[in-house]
Amino acid sequence: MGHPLGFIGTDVYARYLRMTGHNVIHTMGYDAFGLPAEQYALQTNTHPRVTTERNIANMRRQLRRLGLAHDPRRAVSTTDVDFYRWTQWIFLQIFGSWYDADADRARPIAELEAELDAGTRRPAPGTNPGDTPWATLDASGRRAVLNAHRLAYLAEVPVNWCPGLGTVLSNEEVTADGRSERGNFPVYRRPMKQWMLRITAYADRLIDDLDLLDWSDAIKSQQRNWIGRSTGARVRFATPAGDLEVFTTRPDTLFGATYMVVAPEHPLVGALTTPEQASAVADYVAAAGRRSELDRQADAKEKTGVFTGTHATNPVNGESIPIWVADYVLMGYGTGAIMAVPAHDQRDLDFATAFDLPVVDVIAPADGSERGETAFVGAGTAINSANDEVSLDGLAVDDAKAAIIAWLEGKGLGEGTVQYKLRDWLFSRQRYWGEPFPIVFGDDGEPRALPESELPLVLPPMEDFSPTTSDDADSEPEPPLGRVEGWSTVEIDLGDGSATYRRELNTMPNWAGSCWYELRYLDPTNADAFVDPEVERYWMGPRSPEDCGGADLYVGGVEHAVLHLLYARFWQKVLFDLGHVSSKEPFRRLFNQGMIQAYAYLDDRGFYVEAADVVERDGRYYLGDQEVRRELGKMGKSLKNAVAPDDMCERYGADTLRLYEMFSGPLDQGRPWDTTAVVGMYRLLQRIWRVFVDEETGEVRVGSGEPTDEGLRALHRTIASVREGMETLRFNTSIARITELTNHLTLTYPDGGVPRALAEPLVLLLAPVAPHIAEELWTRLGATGSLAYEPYPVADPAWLLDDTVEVPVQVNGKVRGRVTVAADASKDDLEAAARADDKVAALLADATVRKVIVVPGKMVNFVVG
RNA sequence: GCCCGGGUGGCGGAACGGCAGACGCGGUGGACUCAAAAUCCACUGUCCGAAAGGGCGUGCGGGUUCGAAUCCCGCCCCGGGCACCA
Repeated sequence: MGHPLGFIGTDVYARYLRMTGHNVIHTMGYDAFGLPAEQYALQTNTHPRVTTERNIANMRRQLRRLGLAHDPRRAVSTTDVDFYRWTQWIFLQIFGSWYDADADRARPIAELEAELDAGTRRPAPGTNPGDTPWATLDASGRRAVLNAHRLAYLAEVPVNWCPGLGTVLSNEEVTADGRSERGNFPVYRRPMKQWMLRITAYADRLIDDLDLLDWSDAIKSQQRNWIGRSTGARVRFATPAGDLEVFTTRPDTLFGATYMVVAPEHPLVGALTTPEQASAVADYVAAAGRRSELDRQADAKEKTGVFTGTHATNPVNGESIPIWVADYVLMGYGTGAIMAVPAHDQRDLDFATAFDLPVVDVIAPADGSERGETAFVGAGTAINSANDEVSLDGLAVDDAKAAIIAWLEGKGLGEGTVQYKLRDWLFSRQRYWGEPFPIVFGDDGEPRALPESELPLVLPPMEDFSPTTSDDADSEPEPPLGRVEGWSTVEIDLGDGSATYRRELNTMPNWAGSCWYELRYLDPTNADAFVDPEVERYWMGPRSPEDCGGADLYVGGVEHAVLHLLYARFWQKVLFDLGHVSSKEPFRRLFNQGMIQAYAYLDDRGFYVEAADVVERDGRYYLGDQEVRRELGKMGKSLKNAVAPDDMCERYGADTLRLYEMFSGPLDQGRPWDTTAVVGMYRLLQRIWRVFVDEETGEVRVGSGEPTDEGLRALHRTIASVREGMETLRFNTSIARITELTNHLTLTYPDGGVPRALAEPLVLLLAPVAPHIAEELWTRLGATGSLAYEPYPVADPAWLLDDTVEVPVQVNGKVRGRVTVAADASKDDLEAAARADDKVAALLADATVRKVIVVPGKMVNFVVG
């Protein structure tokens, strides 16, 4: 367990909400399927079921020790059979539906089948390879067409094959330099038939609904960037090998296209290559294939490529332009082919310069400047862009785009379109530790859903669950479940009589369970549904027509920005479309807690030394006599700078640890851990304790006297600020106000006898942050039950107003004096009081007052000149 | 390169456009103690000054305003994400 900053944060907030009369679900679960858990099990040579359960038990103990008031009845684990039967059930919902682009929502596949039967709908493009009419297709052919529509489908596509882990990975699990996020193994792009989830169908809604969410801009923009929506056009260029389609965001520059480029993996490369160029192109394509993503990026600036020998015709002006093969065009985006407009795209200009290709300017900068080494990509006016039928000349970029798209569409040469970077979610893993797919295959090779009655499909026990890994990029995936005796086939009646089917041997990725676990918290023991619809509506349903619904608060790390948080939103939307939930977003408010870092120390060989043994002398750091270098880093074993929460509990108690973590800064900010500063909160608790208890005698020393006005004023002011801090999750300021009140009480009543009317609210104010000591003091004050449901103190507005206020008096904006006046003093009275102040009067004596600004109750400013 | 955050004492951090540095750590001095630890009290942005008092201060440079840490423009630095995405 890392530092429990976020857990403590939600606990404080949940306790506060409970005391302010809210019905609160505060719980947490264990998402323990998948690569992290399985890799750990492999390292320790123990079954993942064992390591998982052991880790969960240890974590429960640590959480309990911190006094985290999670509801244990709702603490689900994604690896429990009772849980993953519903993960499988939801997968079947996804498998059992298709995206109706007209209705812009998912619908049950049976409705598609009915519409196809009725002839009111035709198969979507690309779902019916032979174009055989639906009515004349046989059962297997129809199944294939339906399967191609599903939100969960099998496809032979380029995937991320990671032999080091023995499995394929999703795009989101691969780092920018082409390695696995988990384990840092190399990843290779390779075509393979795998399960995909059609998250791209939701691309627009995933972007647009971000506007409904109370999330940080950082996470929102990460999701927007990842989905990568760009609007533009597809345009078809005629070539001897047939039409070559490109995607461009700048159709307005079509007249400036002077050559084309296809990716080395483009299917038309062979057909486009002339015999004279064949060997050069073949060499280039082979070389590009050998280069990893990393290599390609390393020398991204150096443009390479080969001419195919073939020319295409620019559809707008009939120009014959050469077609090249170059690896700066990626097969994975757009159509894998581009039109190159070197005048207005830097990459194209670099390439054109390297290979001496022509450059034609078609957009004139507004300022009339000349193009130099850099392409002009800014806004301007179209020039040199006219044919017999259409002229863009003189149009601004946006107008030119609209005009040329209209022309292209009229001629059937292209159309306006939207392109996304987001790819469908690769959902199968060749690993053991995950949910088995509730899917079987018939003789025709088409997948079929297992009936709900077959759920849960229990993960069969395995002694040797290890994946088949290698360092060979050309190795083949071998799912471990294939090694389970009697598992790979099953005899079952799926409606056509009993038959033998092959089981799907892949398992789901670790993100599957966490796509919906927040919904299970609501109704954790329901055996008839993943969540009762009414229960879901009560806790997560929208509260107004504009509200997207969802959990009220989700606290988590930023690392899930494009993984868990994207996937979970997708599943929620599918469930919403199918009518299973009333909320279209899973997490209405997301709060990213910061990471607690710690100083780490390196010796002169560059090795980390035990941070706990390092001492500071005169601003330098030493291990014994040896000076060491300090840096700030993530806490952990590798940097030898871990501080275990358990140790802190041992030394100072859980309440001190909770206070320290909440006090040292706002929840969303990372900060260095500072063990020496922990004592501050320990002292605070001691001072509070002494307000209530005589250390010599153990007697309660709270008095029965009446509080003074001053005391009540301090109390109510504290209540107001503490509440504000609680509401805004800025617990650090709440704790500071509690400290001030405590200091006020200890100074005012040095010998004890703090009036009960002040002491009781102090305990209640403290309770959410330091529940253990608060409960103890509450009992000492004579209560018999817990204070967890006591009403949180409410500030009386009457005590928030002072009779008199001290107001700063400025001369030319600089504070020169202070005057004390009645809180409701008028402007004139305030100005008169300010003028009467000795120091101010002296400054005003030999100056001309040009202007006087008086803000009643706030300040006075004399402008003199 | 692009997109997000963020720069305030020795440190963590407070401050509806209105007293910069709350609160805590550390430091200094004191109380308690045979002594230490623990605890408690006082002081603690910086410069000049014996003091009273004054100058300067929120990364840098401009601007708006009676008044800017806060709003605007242009830079610099740090952290995170994306990146040959057409």
